[in-house]
Amino acid sequence: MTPDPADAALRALAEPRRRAILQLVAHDELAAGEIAAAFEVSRTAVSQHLTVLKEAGLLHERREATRRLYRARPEGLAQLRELLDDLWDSALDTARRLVEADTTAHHEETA
Amino acid sequence: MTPDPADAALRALAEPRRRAILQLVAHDELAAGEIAAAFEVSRTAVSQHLTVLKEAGLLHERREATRRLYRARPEGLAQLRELLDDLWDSALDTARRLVEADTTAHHEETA
DNA sequence: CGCTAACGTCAGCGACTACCGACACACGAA
DNA sequence: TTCGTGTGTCGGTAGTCGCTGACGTTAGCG
Repeated sequence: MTPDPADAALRALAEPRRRAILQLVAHDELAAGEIAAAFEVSRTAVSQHLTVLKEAGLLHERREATRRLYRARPEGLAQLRELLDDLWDSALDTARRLVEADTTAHHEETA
Repeated sequence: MTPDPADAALRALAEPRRRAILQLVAHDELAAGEIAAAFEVSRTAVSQHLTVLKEAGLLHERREATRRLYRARPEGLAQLRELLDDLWDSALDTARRLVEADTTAHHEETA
């Protein structure tokens, strides 16, 4: 098990095709075959992408007879939002602090 | 040029080492050598990571003599927050809608 | 039971990537 | 100018990843 749960999710989202799949199932619940039909790659490739997304916690799978219905999992996306928000907050604070320090330095120069 | 500006940023964040670097420069402005010293890989590897992060718009570079000072760029992270927020909203709406439809179906069954 | 449909899984291949050591370049001090 | 310091860049290598065709599996129908 990876100690960082966000790692798998970020690696999953790094792939453009997987982002497209996720957007597809964010609006509707779709079967594997329907998802595969939306792309020009083999059904195998799509199936593997679905596996990656599911293991990253970004997808919810529901079986209905031989079909497997997928939809995006909001909880999986939530943790990524947190990670980004924290990073963003820190970066913003640091940026502001540095700008202020620079301004102060200028004032001392001219003083 | 890639039509999707978030692609480079997401691919950059997919690498654990780059996330660690970003967290480092999110709190302080650091020189390339200082960043490299914080990890056990070669200075070369870190330099390449910095290039990737910079080209993804996640890093701000400032030159001071021979040194290059880096810090996280909030604007670069902001666009990723938007992308995630949109995905999250859609996924949440869809999830709620499906649950409601399921509940309604049960009511009709028992009606 | 045999047959079909809907999927996942496996083995292999080409492309990409994180890493390293060696080298090149820019800047400041003596 | 010569030397040392701080960094980016290049060539090469081992490992990873996305893709494909072939095969295995499960559920429903005749």
